[in-house]
Amino acid sequence: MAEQRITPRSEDYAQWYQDVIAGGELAEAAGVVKGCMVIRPHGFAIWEKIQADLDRRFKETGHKNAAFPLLIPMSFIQKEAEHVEGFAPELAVVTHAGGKKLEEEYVIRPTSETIIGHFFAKWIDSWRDLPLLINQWANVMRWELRTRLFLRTGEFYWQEGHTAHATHEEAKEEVTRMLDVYRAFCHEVLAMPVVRGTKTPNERFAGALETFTIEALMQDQRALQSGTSHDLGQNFGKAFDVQFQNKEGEREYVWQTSWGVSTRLVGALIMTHSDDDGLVCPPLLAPIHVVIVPIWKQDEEKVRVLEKAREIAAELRSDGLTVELDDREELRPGAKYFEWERKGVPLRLELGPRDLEAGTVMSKLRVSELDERGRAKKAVLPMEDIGVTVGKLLDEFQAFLFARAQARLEEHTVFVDTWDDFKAIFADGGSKFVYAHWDGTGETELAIKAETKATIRCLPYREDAPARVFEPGVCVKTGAPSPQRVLFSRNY
RNA sequence: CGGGGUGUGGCUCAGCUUGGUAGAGCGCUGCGUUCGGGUCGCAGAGGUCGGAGGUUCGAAUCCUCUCACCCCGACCA
Repeated sequence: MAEQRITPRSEDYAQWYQDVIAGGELAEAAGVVKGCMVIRPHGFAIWEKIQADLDRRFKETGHKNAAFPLLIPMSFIQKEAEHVEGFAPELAVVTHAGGKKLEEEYVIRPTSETIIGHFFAKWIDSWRDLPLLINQWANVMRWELRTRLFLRTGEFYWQEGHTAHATHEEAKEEVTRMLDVYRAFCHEVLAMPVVRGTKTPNERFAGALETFTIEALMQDQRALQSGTSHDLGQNFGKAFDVQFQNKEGEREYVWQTSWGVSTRLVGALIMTHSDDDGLVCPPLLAPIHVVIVPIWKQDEEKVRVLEKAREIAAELRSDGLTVELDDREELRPGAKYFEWERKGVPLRLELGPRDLEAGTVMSKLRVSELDERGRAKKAVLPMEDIGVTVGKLLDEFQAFLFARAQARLEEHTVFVDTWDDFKAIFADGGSKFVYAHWDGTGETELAIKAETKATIRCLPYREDAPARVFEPGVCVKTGAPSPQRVLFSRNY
């Protein structure tokens, strides 16, 4: 497949995104409240698969689901100084209810640390109550100045984990454990490689001691922060008086964590794999795995073809696959091909009279090579053991998508040592994953951002970055000494 | 909040400079035809031209005001 076919029309990102997604199958801008989105059934099915997989992983790591209020008293938000400052500009506030002006205003939750802190204080008395490991699936609202469908919407769906621990050590283990859960999910299911790392103080969650992140590279080479995990220290414990008695009978503040991923992951999926023909969905997240398009001319052929097609569908379904048999009479096969490709169905099977004679079925993966005439290359599969063959194809496709994304990440990751080179990469809206030295000051970080729009995405994990990253050098902007390189990029 | 742009059938848009009472493609409905990469034909439904005011015999078109949305920037997951 030619490279330009898998590259979004990046000079007009919005147009491409709207064509493929908003005008497509997944979502549309709602317009009721600026930046809110309506997720169409096909898109929501993908989100449900994300939810189900993550939820299983959370439960395997000992977490329980719970639900907390949508409305948070303004005073709660104000209890943690940095938290107020960080979130105040983007709060939606409820001022009236029951026909009267409220004595105390409520905010629609932008995140739930405060109200969960309030309840943790009631629930936790003893070291025996710890650790307390809670997760919430919910929608939240942040009044962003600028929204982008899926990537930054006013209202979004997410999960937020909130845990309380007896020691800082244990809390820190939780923070990195859940970051690793996110990474595993992204690699195994989303087929999207990520770089783990820590945020600079400027980029840290409001109220956290340390923020860990997974950063992904989109096809237009901008970064997407795809999940975060925060070490909250005792900040919220102190703000909400969450204390417990330890084994020695002393009262201590708990050590808390929080971590979340959102419907932004659907955006990540789109921006990582999809092309100008529509959605490309890894089989593990595809609402429909296989579509069978039957082909016939005469009624007699139709009967035979459909019978065999139903047989194949049944066999594949018995293997746990979701199969759509598109027997609509009013559309020609070609029209059906385009429709299902746009929806991102990973595998298509075509079955016609010629196949019945030969005992074969024609197949095409969503992303395939082109033949000499510029048409999608198809493969002829034997009818026998079709379930096994299809299973193998889908596994290979899942692996292919990850490998392709991984190769792209490596291809667009560069080391930069001079300020001119650095500026050149980010000029005219350009971007890459850039490893460069930084003097460690917030002033330099902000100056770089002001001049190039590039931000420090993270200080990467050793395991997730080339060894050269961890050699000392001098800051690309100021020339001051730097112990290691950090990851720069433009981000969404 | 700054800078740009756009509002015309469900969608994408033309028409506006040079006023004469609204069009195309797609989609939708019906009938026939076709069916291995977006069939073709015929018939049909669907629009107070974002809103208000003004100029004029006459306004989608000119003028004033206003509203909404989009893009770029500032804020941010």
